[in-house]
Amino acid sequence: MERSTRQRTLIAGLLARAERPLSIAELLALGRAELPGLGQATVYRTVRELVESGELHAVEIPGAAITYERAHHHHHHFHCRRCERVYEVEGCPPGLTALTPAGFRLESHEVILHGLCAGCSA
Amino acid sequence: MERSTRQRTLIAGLLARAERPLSIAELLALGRAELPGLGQATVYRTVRELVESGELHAVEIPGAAITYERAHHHHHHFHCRRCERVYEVEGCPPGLTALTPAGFRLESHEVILHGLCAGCSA
DNA sequence: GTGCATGCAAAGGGTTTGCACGCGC
DNA sequence: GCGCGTGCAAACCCTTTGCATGCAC
Repeated sequence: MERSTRQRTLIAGLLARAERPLSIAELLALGRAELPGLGQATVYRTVRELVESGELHAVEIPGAAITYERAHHHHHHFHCRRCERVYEVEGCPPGLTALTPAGFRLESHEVILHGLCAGCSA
Repeated sequence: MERSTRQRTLIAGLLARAERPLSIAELLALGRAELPGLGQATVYRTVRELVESGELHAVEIPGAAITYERAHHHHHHFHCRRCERVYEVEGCPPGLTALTPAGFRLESHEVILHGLCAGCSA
């Protein structure tokens, strides 16, 4: 059974409200705004536990800091090379099974799109 | 103009011969076997320069160490969760443009497949 | 009262940087 | 002879860990 402390609730709440994935540093800064004295170890520990419990999902874009988002439906990401923002992308490309070599068992996949977002390509 | 020193040639050669992407630690170990006294800073510096010059490509699989491979044709990767090996996958899934939100400009993409390779699924 | 999450600070691992040496042209 | 790449070691993140405190039950 999970204990629900003030810090844990705060961190989970920050990510629930966030409109984009947040990094550890952002969580720490935002968290301290509401709970001064919040320790960084607590943020690291809490995030790790939430990831392991499946409540959070790590977003690891090569070249960008690792961020975390609430695990909800399956989706992918679009990374804007100009503003660096990460957008959620709905849906999956078809034909992934066709890429899988013979004899391999495909269990999951990730797709990362790179380019310019609407604002930055204008 | 690129200078071609012994160390640089050695590192590029190791990756040219490798049948799978290599990590910095592996490059250092393999390199020292042929050139004792090879410094790790040299490996880091050389790999970074080769990546920037486009000769190498970083393979960043979440949860695995970053490895490097020679940049050749466009391809994707299959990561076996049991033996941890990374395999090259030929071809791209169709329909990536359809995933891209309206107004966004898609420039490149990455696909990472996870599962079990032929050996590990047997 | 007891136990466990917390905060602080130190340790740890991987990567980068500073600098004097010395190889290669 | 000169310059730049190199090796060593220290510096630098970012993350984890140890431990004493104190809140929550």
